Formats: sequence, structure tokens, C-alpha cells
Amino acid sequence: MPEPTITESGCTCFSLRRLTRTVSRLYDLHLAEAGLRTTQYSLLRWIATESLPVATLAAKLSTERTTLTRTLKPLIDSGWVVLAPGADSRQRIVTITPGGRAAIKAAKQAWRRAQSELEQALGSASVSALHRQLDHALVQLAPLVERHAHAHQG
Amino acid sequence: MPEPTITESGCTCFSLRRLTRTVSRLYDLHLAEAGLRTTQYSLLRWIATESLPVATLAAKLSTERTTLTRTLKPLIDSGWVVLAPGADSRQRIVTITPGGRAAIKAAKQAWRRAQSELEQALGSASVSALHRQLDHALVQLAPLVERHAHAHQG
DNA sequence: GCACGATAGGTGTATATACACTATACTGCG
DNA sequence: CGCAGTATAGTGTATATACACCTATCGTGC
Repeated sequence: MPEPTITESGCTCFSLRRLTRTVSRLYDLHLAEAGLRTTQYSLLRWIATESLPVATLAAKLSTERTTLTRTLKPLIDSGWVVLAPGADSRQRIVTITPGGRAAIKAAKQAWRRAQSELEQALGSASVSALHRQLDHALVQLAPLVERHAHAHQG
Repeated sequence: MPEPTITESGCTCFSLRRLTRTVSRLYDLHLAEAGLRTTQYSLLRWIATESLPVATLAAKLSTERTTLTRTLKPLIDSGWVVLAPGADSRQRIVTITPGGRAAIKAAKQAWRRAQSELEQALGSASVSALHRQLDHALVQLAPLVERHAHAHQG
């Protein structure tokens, strides 16, 4: 039955943004002790697992490439990340430093407390269900948005 | 069973932020035709339903009060919103203008296309499930984060 | 071996977000 | 009434986010 689809629940984008604001504040409250933001912590952890060129990393994070350039800046200024030259001299390989690994280690407990507090408040089952929905949505939407974006250029 | 609770799924905050980025881009692609962002559209719609003081509106949106001051600025500059004086002369009542209502009307079709595209890509059942999870999480976490934030001042 | 399209990355500008701090106005108590 | 304390809003600063545009390098066809 192809019904008119707009749900009553309202704007999915607004609900997502609103919860993201709230959850980010929770994580940031804990991570402040360690001197970094939740965005920075996640980014560092990702960079620690593999060294990749900027565009490749951006794609993995579903971030606009130029946004990654800007979000990397404070990490570079702190000496936690460097942009190493690649074989192709256009590329910059985003690479973690020993200081970066130390920062992750120092912040890990704070992150764990944030995640734990969230899971206690929501219940583990709810958190799992939420992740399932988020993952499913991302898989469906990410390529769609990329197509849109590329079509827009020409 | 009070088990160690950290889920395998990783960082809830990161997953939320990532999907929010993606979904926001989808909405913004459509709303660009109407000359506004998804954040602005949602905010305008909210303001159109009731006129409230800044702090009250911020609480309803789960936004930091000072953030709302900044996000209102482009709407005020466009003539879509005014800050009217209240009985208490400290208060500014966030009020929509006729131009603001016209902007909502002009953007509605674009928003509908965005929401519809999302629902087609995910399926209505998925979208409903996602909204349930988002709403549940917000209800649990919003007061918790507020408590944290107020405790931090003192 | 050079011209040209494609690819990798950065900048300019604008908005979104939040914390620490500041300024102003109200309110109740002595 | 006058002041102490509280409530309301804005600023300074920093990060996050993305689009339009720019620069530099690569690879290929001739």
C-alpha cells in the first residue's frame, strides 16, 4: 500500500539534532576533565586504528571532506595528530602521534563514564535498539546523500 | 544482573552525530531551494506555534539558551522573527512575523520532499521505530543533562 | 614532453553549538 | 526605601559543520 508517507511524529531531522545536542552535552561534561570534546575523542580513536588520506577518512566518518580539515585543526595544534606526506604528494596521511595515543588513554575513563551513564539511564536494550536504528538509517542514507551531493556539482 | 554495561556497538554519541550529519545534509539539499537551513525551518515552525521568552523556548528545544540567541540571529536578520519586549522588561519574547509565516509556507514543499525521501529510503516502520527510540532517549536524558549542567555552576 | 582533464587538498564565509563571563532588571527583606 | 540576591538575556571565544571556490599535483593522449 503506497500511502502518503509523512509520519505524524514530525521532523526526523529535528528529533535527531535535538537528541544529538543532549547526548553530546552529556559526553562533553565527562570528557571536559580530560580536556577534549567527544568529537575529538571519537576522531582520535578512529585515526589511531589506521592512517588514511584526508578524503578517505572523511568518507569513513560520513563527514564532508572540508569539515574534516577543520575538525583536525585543534588535534594538530595539540600535537596529537600530524598530516604526513603520502606517496602521491597531493595526499596528506592523517596520522596519530604518541601524544595522541596518550590523550586517548587519558580520556578513556571519562568516555566510559559517559557511555555508562547513558546506558544506565536508557537501559541496555534501548541503547542496542537505538544503535540498530541508527546503523540501518546510515547504511540507507549515506549513499543517497552522496549521490545527491555529486549530482549537484556536475 | 548488574553487568558491566558498555555495549560493543561503540560510541552512541558518535553514531548519533554521524547520522545527524547525514540526515541534515539531505534536508538541507532540499531546503536550499527555499533559501533556509533545516535548523532554521524547524525553529521557525516552533516559533510560529507560540511566542515565548528566549529561555523558555530554549528549554523546549533542548538547546543551550545562548545557542538559541545565536541561531535566532539569521532569522532576525531576514525579518522572519522579532524579539518583542515582555511585561518583565528583562524578557524578550521570540515572535514570528508575517514574513516568517510566508517563509515557512514557501519552504514547506521542500521539507516535505526531504522527509518523504527519508521515509522512502528507510521505510515507514523504521522511521517510526527510530522516532520511538529518539523520543525515549530524550525524555530520559534531557533532565539528567540539565541536572549535570546546573550542578556544575553552583 | 606538454596540454588538459581529473583528483587531493585547503580557504572564505556562514551557520550551529556551548561554556564562562557580563550586564541589566526584578524581588523580597530589613 | 535600599540593598542583596536571583532571574533574564547577551558577549567573547572556541569548536563543528558544510558549500563554493581555489591550488597543486597526477596521468594520459598526442
